[in-house]
Amino acid sequence: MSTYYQGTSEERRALDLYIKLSRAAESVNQRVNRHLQDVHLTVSQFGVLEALYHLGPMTPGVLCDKILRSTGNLTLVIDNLEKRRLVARTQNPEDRRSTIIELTAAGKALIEEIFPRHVATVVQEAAVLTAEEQRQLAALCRKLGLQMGE
Amino acid sequence: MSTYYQGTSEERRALDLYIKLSRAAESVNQRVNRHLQDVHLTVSQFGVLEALYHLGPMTPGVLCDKILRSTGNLTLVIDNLEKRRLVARTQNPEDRRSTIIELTAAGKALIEEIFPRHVATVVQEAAVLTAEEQRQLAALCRKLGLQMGE
DNA sequence: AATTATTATTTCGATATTGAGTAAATTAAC
DNA sequence: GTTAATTTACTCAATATCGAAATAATAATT
Repeated sequence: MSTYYQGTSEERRALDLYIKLSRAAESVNQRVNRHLQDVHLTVSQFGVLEALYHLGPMTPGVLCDKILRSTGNLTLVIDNLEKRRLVARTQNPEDRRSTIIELTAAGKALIEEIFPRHVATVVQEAAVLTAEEQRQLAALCRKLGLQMGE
Repeated sequence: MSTYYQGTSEERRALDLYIKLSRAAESVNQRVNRHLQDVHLTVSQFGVLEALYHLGPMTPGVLCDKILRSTGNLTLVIDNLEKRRLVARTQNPEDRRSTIIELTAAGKALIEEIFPRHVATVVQEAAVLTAEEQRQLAALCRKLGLQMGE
């Protein structure tokens, strides 16, 4: 994370990229997710609601890939959403190992209420960049993120 | 987070950027920080050691800004590092409210051992991009991250 | 058909993180 | 100079997260 590291120019360039990427993501995320406090949702909970809303019902395993949390944690996230009757677990008739998570009416109503706010903040954040810069940044991020993990 | 959202093109572009940025940062971070398990360091602990190593002794408050964690959490992070004798708290003679955190010899040895590994992974991650792309991405991230909070 | 391997989810213990509140020291205002 | 406001770090309770083990169902192999 350092601009103080004396390495090769390749190393300094990579480190500089890494720190700037991490910082940008962290600070943007912080600002974008701030409004979730108002409705007492964690980032993970919002991620689950949003995925279910836009992609339809799915199993915990798939949700896991979407929100990048451990499966153990996801169980709790779903538990808490279920307690608030925002999602429901239903049996998967085709495979009794897995359950299918779906939005309740209340869950749908909540995500429909807060998603516009989410979009507005994201748009506002992106607005420091031109449209072309936004596309460029997205494309570069994609390339970087796709790298095979081990 | 969705490519399924039907909004204006501005909204879709911003959302696409946001999800790709978050994903890239998260997946790169995961790969980069994986090796910390070997030495039983958390990401926060590594961040503290690294900041102290490259920037010198500093107060918890400053460290807080560096590693983007709450001050409450930082106290624990420092506690745990102190228990392992990797850092030490010393009195700040100029302000008795604050302490100054510094690396011990063991802490310095540890960060010197693992930092090269860190650099190597970061370089490897960055290598999917050309040098010019890396500079571009870093510059765009910087612009995005600097946005005033609130 | 029985055994083995794989997959999906949950359980559980250990740890990290936050956020609110506290205490102490410093600074600013009057 | 005394009071008020701010700053700094710590404490503590509540919660989130991970990772490994447990459980259960399905798929593959023989």
